[in-house]
Amino acid sequence: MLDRDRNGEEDVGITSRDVARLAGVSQPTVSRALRGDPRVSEDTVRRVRMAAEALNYVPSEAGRSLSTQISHRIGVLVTDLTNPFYPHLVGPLHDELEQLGYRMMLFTERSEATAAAERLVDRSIDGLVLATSTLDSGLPAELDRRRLPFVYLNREGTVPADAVVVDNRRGGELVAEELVKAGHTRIGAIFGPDNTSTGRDREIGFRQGLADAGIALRPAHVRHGPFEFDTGAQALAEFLGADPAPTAVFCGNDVVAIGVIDAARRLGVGIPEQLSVVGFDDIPMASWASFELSTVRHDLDEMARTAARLLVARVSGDDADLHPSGVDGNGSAGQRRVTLEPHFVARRTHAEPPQV
Amino acid sequence: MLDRDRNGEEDVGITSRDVARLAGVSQPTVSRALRGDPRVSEDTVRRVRMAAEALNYVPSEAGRSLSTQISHRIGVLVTDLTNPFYPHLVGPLHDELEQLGYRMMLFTERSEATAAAERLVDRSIDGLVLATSTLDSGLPAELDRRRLPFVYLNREGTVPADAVVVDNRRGGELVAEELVKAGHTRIGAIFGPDNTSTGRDREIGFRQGLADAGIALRPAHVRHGPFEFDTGAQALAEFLGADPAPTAVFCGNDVVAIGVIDAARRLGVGIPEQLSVVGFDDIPMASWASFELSTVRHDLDEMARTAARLLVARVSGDDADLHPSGVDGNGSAGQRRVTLEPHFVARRTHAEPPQV
DNA sequence: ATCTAGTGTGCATACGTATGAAGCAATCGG
DNA sequence: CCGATTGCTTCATACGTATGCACACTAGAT
Repeated sequence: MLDRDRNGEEDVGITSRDVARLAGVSQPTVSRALRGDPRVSEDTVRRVRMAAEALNYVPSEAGRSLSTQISHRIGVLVTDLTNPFYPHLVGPLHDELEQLGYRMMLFTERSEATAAAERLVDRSIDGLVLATSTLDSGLPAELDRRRLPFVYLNREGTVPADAVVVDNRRGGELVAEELVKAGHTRIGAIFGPDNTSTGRDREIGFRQGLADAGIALRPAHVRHGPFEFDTGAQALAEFLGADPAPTAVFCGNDVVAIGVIDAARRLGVGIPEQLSVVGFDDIPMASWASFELSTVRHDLDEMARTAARLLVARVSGDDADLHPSGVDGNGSAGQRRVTLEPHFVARRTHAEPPQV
Repeated sequence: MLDRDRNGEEDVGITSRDVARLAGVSQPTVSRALRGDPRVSEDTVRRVRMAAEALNYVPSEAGRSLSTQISHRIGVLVTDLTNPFYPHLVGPLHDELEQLGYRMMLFTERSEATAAAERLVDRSIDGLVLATSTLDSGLPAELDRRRLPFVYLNREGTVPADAVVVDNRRGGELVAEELVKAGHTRIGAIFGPDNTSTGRDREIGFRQGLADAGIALRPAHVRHGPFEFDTGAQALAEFLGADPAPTAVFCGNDVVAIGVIDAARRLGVGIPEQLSVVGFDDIPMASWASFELSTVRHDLDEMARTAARLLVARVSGDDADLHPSGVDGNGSAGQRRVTLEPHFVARRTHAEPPQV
């Protein structure tokens, strides 16, 4: 028996009316007193507080939501939780949202698009973080029509909205520069999906960076695929069959790169002696001794938290504290776009090309 | 301009009254028609459906929740999302809950215990999945007092409730048997926290299994710590300083084991030549070529999904479909307890002890 | 003593949906 | 031809909180 209620009664279904009765005031006064309305006298506040405490009163979120039309819930839409990348967005998102007084509802896009959209616009969330990839769906347009505020996180779409992204083109360039500097000429790439801004921009930047050095990607050394472990594992096998094989591979993100490294380990391919591998994101796993992945770092945690702040500011109509470091100077009433700077991180998966 | 509404009006704030007006019926009739109440005539249903479609009506979840006292939301409480273990619970949980018509709210226990508890019992969720470790907190008791149904997932607590767990003792025994069979006598262990049933039971089983072979764990070869990567990394360093050092280490779960392997790689310790390492859970990462971790497998996916089903059955008062394979025969009205069978999976991180 | 300003509380009602009960019309049996 | 039954719909209201407005009461000014 842990600390039971002294009188053995249950604290279930206690409403503000019960508190009001006990405190000898009206229900609205309870509401005001507990919400800190300055018009309520100190004495009354004290009585109400005591009554609420005695009854173990917790305001009903449903009642509050219906009355205020504010749910204090934010949805987060991701592609696939078991992909090692997403937790590093979802974790910080959760923490920042909680700190801002919002709860997090989690959705994955696996569900039928139409049915899922229904559930998103039933006013049970105040806003939505889009961290998913399939932005070519009609979802953003639908959200726009329903006036449900949303923010792009690590992605961008055609429908205008707040967005927090890395400078993916610059990141791609950085990798190209490093590989060229190391002396590679036969370079391959495993880009992300075409229908993601992330995949597309990294590709553009990478190709541009190579072009600046007079290098072109051979089609046989290029793959596209989802940002998954298996994408990397499979692409490596295919590259090894190419003649000539590439001496370096740029991967759409770290998860893909780790898929490559893992497959290389299985196939006995020495990294970086036989093949240089570079990722993108610098998730914690990239720095494990097992991988020591050279990659492009950006502040994932800050990116997620910024997205949360942008969205909450928009949802709450409070545009004051919208200026974390890195915000574009675009202070207009329109969309905000935060771009984080990428940095190359040299670890142990890239080196000079093998001497033939 | 994607498909705009033909008349340019917005579908925001449409209520059942608007639908009723357009369909020429009363608001309650709209509610009944859309919910499939058999008392509504076919003709009326058709008219209401058309009106709802024309207005792009989506019922307000807040209104529905308030009226029915059912939120169709289930909370999931985890310790830390960025721990590679949890996504493998949260992912399947989300999918199963969605399939059952429930939405998922995600909470982490990082927040202040008291404040967090408040948010859990404000009737904004119908039930809670406890996948977190600190069950010695007062939370389960508080949930009990508030009559908020919950289920233990991969954990058990003192407050009676539905639970889905692996047979952790048996799992610990299995590992002990394997290590003994391989010829190890100087065996170490990195157990989970004392205040988790998971950590405790695996320890009990492991010690029992060793005792059956007449082997005891030396205190210098034993560590306890959270189920995290760093726990394993740090413990390995300490074990290497012991004299004699253990020739095999059982880890509280795979994440810890991978921490050990990673640290071994950094320190140049050969696995399994110099040290055997065994984990627990068989998360997908364990089978990566980079680790090839010998471990104890159980069906994580099924475990999570079963927890979701148990909880939803209890929440919805529907105890019918409560019999997935593996359920204990305990068909009484009390708590249900599902125990999954563990199996040893031999990969490449365990072998005979090194010849001295 | 009367009027004004200010302070604190209660009243009425909104928010959107669901549901028991009552009403109404049509059909049926006697 | 009337009462009973059935089928469909509306009425009234509940759910729990928040808030505009009216009202009561106190204190200070004239």
